[in-house]
Amino acid sequence: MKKQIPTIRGTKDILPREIRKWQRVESMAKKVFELYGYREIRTPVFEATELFEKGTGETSDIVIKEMYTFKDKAGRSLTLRPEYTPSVVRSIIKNRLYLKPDPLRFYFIGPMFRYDKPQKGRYRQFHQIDIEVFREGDPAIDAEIVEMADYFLKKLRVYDTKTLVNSVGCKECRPAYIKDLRKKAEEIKKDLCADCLRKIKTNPLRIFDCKVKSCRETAQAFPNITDYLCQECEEHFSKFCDYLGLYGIKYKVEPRLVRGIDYYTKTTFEIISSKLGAQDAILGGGRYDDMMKEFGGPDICGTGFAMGMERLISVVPFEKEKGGFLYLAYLGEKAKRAGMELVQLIRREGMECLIEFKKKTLKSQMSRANKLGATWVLIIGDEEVKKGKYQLKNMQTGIQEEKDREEILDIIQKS
RNA sequence: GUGGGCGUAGCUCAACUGGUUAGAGCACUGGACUGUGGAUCCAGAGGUUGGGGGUUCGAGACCCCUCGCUCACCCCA
Repeated sequence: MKKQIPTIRGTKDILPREIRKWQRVESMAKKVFELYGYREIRTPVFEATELFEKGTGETSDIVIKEMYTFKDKAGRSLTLRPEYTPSVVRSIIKNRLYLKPDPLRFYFIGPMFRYDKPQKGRYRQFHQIDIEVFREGDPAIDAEIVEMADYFLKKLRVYDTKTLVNSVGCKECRPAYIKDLRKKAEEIKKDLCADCLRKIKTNPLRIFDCKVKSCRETAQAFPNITDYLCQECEEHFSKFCDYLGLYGIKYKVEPRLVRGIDYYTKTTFEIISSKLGAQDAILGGGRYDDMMKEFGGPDICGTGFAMGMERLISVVPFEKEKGGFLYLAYLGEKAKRAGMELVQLIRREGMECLIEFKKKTLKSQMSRANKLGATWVLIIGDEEVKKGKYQLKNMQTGIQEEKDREEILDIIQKS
């Protein structure tokens, strides 16, 4: 074999056998989300780098080291989107969607790019299904999107999941928490790495997920955000939990949930699967009340979640659905011409039909039809062409009968 | 980004402590069977052992580099 051109690290092909699963998941997503009033939106794969620096957050791992950033020929700094939320926010502002009567509920399916170290359930190009709702500040909507995710997973027969929830406060209550974190961190400064010493000033929350294990252990003693929530956040969180109960969703409060993205306010949540191993989050999301305003748009709150397609698909059970199809076997040039015409007709009737243009014995054509799982084989040779009647064989029963064109089309329509 | 494991035919895997021409099963192609699938038997094709360098009389195996996969940590979807 000649030197092969490899795929790029962290990317992969999705082959025809697998694509059925993707199509099923995607169509189910569309069906379910539209039931809840969501509509599809598509935004560009690349955006101005600034969008993610401001949106995703300058202190997030994603922005610091995981973005595919490059300059175009005009020298602009562009980035392949590492997540979707900032793009929708940008799109809403640009298109003034908040002035239209339509609900601000969107879903989106597409590839994302992060320069991470690849492993199972983590790729450099991966796919997400996102949903976002805007201008709904009531905790009921937070509960509703969790309920929608839960329903969607159940429709796909994914049952072994856990729902984790938390509140990360807002710009009212978080400063006091950050301040206390800084104080705590200063006290034990000598136990922290150089990187964390910097984080004390920039974003002490990031100490929780330092690469150095001893820092993380030290941080165990730090206070939890849940003890610092202002009255509004406290109330929002308890109502959120209450509504989850109303929907019959079981959940667990996880005080350290979702620290890696800067923009979350109040509600955060995650749905995990025990089948996934280390990368166990099927979906994650939460509320982000300040992003729109910070991008120069109106003061409109937002909430939503993102689902990892690769992870989801790996836990969705699939039965091999196979629709019937007909394989046309022919012998000789005349039969081939008759076969080509018949195949055209059969396809017009809506049945999948395969004729392969290789010099093959009848035996090998039959064998191939069998291997491909054909429901019917239509056999044409000189005899059949002369008579205008063809051999139609049912591969399941093995029964073969002589049929003319009309009879064949009739049978196909019925099956 | 840190640490462990692994790369041999399309797939799953063999090949002893370094020793002839790198094997098997499945899959593929053909035949036994002149126009009839699944079973059986026979044959064929398929490899620069991921790539590069080194040690050696001799490397699939040992050493170094590199690429990729994988698992854990961490992060996230």
